[in-house]
Amino acid sequence: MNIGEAAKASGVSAKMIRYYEQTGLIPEAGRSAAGYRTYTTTEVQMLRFVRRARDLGFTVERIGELLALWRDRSRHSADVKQLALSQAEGLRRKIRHLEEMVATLEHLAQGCHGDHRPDCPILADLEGETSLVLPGGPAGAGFGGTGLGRH
Amino acid sequence: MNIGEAAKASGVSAKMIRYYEQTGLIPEAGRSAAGYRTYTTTEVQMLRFVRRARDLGFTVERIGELLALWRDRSRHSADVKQLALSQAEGLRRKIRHLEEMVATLEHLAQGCHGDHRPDCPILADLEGETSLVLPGGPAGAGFGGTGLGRH
DNA sequence: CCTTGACCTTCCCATGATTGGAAGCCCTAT
DNA sequence: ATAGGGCTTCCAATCATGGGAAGGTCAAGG
Repeated sequence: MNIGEAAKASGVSAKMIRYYEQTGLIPEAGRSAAGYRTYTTTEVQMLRFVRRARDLGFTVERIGELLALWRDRSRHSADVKQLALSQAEGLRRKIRHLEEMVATLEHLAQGCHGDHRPDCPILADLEGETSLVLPGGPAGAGFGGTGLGRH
Repeated sequence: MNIGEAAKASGVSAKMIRYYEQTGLIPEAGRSAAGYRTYTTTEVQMLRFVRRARDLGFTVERIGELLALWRDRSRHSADVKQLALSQAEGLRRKIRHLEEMVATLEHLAQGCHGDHRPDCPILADLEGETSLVLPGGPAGAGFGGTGLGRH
C-alpha cells in the first residue's frame, strides 16, 4: 500500500505520516524499488491508533508512550490507565481555565447596553487599572505586572 | 519610560511589546536619542489592554479590532458586545470539544482494571476498527475509511 | 577617565502540529 | 509518447512566545 492509500485508510494525512516517521513516532516505512513508502495493514492500524489518540488530545510525545505500551505485551494496564486519566485531568484543567474566561466575558457583556452608544463596560474593564477575574481567583491580577499570565 | 519598565507596568514582556509593534497591533513607539523605545502612560495603558484581552483568549487579530473600537470614540457598544459574545461562544465550542474528549477518556479508563495485567480496553479502543466517540458527535473525525482493506 | 553591570537594540532560531508549495521522479493508461 | 496523478525531498508559513548572540548605551563608582 502506498502512502496515499494508507492516509485514506488511517485518516492521517500523507504529510503527517511522513512527519511522524521523521520525528521517530513511528518506525520508518519500507520502500518500493522506486523509493515509495509502503504500508502493511499492521502499519495502517498503528496510524489509526495515532490518529485516535490525537483525537483524544494526546500530544505526539504522549502518543509515543502509548505506542510503547501498545507494543509491550507485558505492559501493566495500570500504566495505560494512568496516562488516560492524567490526560483527562489535563483537559479538565484547560476546561476550567476556559470557563473562567467565558464567565468573565459574559459578565462583562451582560453589563453592556449593546446599542449605538459608545460607552461600554467591556472596554472600561480592559483599559482599567484593575481587572475583573470573576471566580474570585487567588491571583489578584493587580498592578505591578508580576509577569503572570504565561499560559 | 523604557521598554523594560513598560513591560513591568503592563504585564507584557519586552519581547512581546516589540512583536506587537512589528506586526502592527500597536503603533511604533517613540525613540530616545540613543534609539531606545520610549513609552507614555497612555501607551502602557494600551499594553495592559492588550494583555487583558489576551487573558480572555482573544487572538491578536481580534485584539486589533478591539483596539480600533477602543480608540474610536464614536463606536457602537453593540460592536464591542458582539465581539465579546462571539469570543465567549468560540470558547464554549472549545469547551464542548474538550468535554467530549474527557468523557471518552474517563469512560475508557473506567473499564480498565488498572493493575498488573496487560489487557486494557483503552488500547483496544485505540487500535480497533471502530472508535468510540461517546456523545455521538459527528465532529469532523474525518474517517475517510474507504473500506479499502488489504492490497 | 574607565570599568562594570544592567539595560537596550536587531537578528536568528525553536517550539507543536499541521498545511502549502515547488521541483523533480515514477507509474499507468491512452 | 504523452498526460495525469501520485510519490519523493526540501523549504516555508502558521500563532504567540521565549531564548540567545552580538553589539550599543547609560548610570554609578573607583
